[in-house]
Amino acid sequence: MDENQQNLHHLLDFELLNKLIVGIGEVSDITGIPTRKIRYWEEKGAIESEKSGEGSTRRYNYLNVKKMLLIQEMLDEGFTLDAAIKKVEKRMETLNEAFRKLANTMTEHRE
DNA sequence: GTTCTCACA
DNA sequence: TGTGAGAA
Repeated sequence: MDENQQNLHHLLDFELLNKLIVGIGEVSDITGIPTRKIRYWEEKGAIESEKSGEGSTRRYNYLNVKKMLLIQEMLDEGFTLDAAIKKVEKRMETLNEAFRKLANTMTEHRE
């Protein structure tokens, strides 16, 4: 597989990741975080799930899942939930901004 | 399977 | 900071 093929492969992975939307049960299975705790965190403003239009079941994308895992790590390290929420929020904010800039430079330099 | 709420540790 | 139980 040459370099171009690898780049394409990674872009496809990213697309799939962006479209990956799962229910609370699956998130719980993947992360090991009980569904009860996920709802509790949501109640405390840690995460915002997209509620699927018709039904009322919560839907989570990979950023939500990532956020939960980060928060769980912070709690394990002794942070309070509120502190963990704020810290993770800030981390993901700067991360997303950096990648947004990176994406911009990539499109600017294309063609 | 999911939702909520109330009580409890 | 969570959990258990019950009900829809």
